[in-house]
Amino acid sequence: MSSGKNNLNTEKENNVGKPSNFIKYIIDDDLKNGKNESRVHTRFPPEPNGYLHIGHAKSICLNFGVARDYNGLCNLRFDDTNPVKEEDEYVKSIIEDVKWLGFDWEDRLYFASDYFEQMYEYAVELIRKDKAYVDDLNAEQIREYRGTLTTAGKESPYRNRSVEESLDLFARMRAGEFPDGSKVLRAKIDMASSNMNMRDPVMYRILHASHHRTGDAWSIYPMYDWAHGLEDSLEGITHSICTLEFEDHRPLYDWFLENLDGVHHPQQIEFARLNLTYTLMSKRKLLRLVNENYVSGWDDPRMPTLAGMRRRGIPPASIRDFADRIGVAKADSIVDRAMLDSCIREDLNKNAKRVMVVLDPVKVVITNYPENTVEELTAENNPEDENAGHRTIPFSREIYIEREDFLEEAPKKFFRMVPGREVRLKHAYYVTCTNFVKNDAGELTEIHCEYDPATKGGWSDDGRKVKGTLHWVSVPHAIDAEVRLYDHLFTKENPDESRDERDFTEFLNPDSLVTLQNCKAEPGLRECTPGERFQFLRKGYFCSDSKEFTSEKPVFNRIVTMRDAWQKKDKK
RNA sequence: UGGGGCGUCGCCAAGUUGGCAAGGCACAGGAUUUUGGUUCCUGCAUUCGGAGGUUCGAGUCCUCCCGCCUCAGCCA
Repeated sequence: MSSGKNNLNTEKENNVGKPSNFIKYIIDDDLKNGKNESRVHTRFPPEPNGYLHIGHAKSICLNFGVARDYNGLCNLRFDDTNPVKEEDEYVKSIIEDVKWLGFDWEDRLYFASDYFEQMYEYAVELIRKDKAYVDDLNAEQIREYRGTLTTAGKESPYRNRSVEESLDLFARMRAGEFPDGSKVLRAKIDMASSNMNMRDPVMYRILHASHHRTGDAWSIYPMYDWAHGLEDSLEGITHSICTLEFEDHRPLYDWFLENLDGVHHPQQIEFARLNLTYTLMSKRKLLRLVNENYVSGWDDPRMPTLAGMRRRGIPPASIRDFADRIGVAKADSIVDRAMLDSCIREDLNKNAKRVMVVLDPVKVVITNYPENTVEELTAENNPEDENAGHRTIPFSREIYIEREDFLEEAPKKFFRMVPGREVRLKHAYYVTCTNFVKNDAGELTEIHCEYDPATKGGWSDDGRKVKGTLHWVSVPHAIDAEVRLYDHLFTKENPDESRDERDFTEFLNPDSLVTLQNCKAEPGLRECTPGERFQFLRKGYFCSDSKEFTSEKPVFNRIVTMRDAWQKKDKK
């Protein structure tokens, strides 16, 4: 695998002529008008309260991609304004994930908590301008006073207290004089606004909680709406890209920045978040999958988390490619998982070394092959990459082939092993089945074949038609491996859709993980490193498990199957 | 029922002075192939949520209607 940086450069060059999106039109326009001194500066602002998933990857690729395309900058900023939900463990995993995806924020790693003091001063400025006030209403009362979607709210009885009093109260809130929930600082806007966000939104709440970075220095913490625009402003962000549900917050984002003196005012732009078929993106539901042990953890290879996808073996470049292909727009959508799979296959077809592994083995004896003889055959590592080189694999009188590659009686289009029919053993010889053995239960236990010594390497010049080619592993040389076959986590395209009252866990796919213990792999695989990706010839793309693989006990994860025209036909 | 958004092929998605519907995925045929893989051809929206209107000409402009998403945390 090549480094992320090189991939990025290649992508940049290929970017010429790529489809545009509405955000780029906005930026082009701003640049044309000389807005922001012609700078482009974005940011990816995760809250460190959970693991990143492929939906975040879309946002990361968008923000860093826009910066790259316009020779701008993109910051990584943790939006850590809520101490009770955030943990340091998450900042570590997020940093790891963004790096793994291939992006670099250089020295621009920021934390909202670094701006707490500045934010406090800005809040004081608003109070002085009589645009914010301390409210003594409790949470329930505030909700009642807020009104509903169709009816206006009422003003708090504390709304018109003096600037001096609010100033004093706010300072004492900070000093920790009041219990949690007893007071808040609110912006003084319009309790009758048709936009609920403008009905005197809360700017600060009292929280006697220890923060992962500021410890116990603060007993008040800023709310998202107040904090986010300030963070963007302080960092000189030009385009603050977020998801659709913040569209209603934009007037408030703008209001705060307009009512502060001499601050930089970034432009908020909203786009539709990613949804993918057969999986979920909600943090809350993913957390349930982990907590209720439906999966083995945040990095379970079936999870849409970046940690899970990394463990599964999905190349980061294929995720970037995916992000480019799905585009950016404002329409709600749910992308077909097949689109991601296609990106993964395209990458792996080019980059994954081919090896032979028999997942469901049955023994074949080549009756006319000499006993106690081993031949070292040459095999190319990747027909799509000349530089991948060749390797040598042992061949002997007894080999394993895939159980499903043999049929006693063949249907019309089946061109694998059938009694009396000649097939090719990849890289080895042509063989013809002469006999087979079954046990009392009627299960196939052994196949007998004869080989043609003149076809070494798997080829003859006489124009013989050999339609079927099988993968195989030499019995005395085979190593045992555990292979985990992964499939969709859910059986339903949109498990989130709650048509009836059914819980999404009811749509969990019982076959999302099938573990095979008795797989036979070519001996070279013992030496592979954890996290290495391969194509198991004819079976799919696999990755040695980054946590559990050892040469004593090799474990492989299936990343994605091969495209399979035969199986497809079968289903019809 | 108030506000904000969105509706172009099965799924994404281009369409930016109104000028004759990109591309990808999926799907279907065919060719090549020591992976039923790859690659390569070919096909796949007389039509843009619907109805009217303006115009020589409309996915793009106007009007009305329909559908979907979203907002009433001291979460982000």
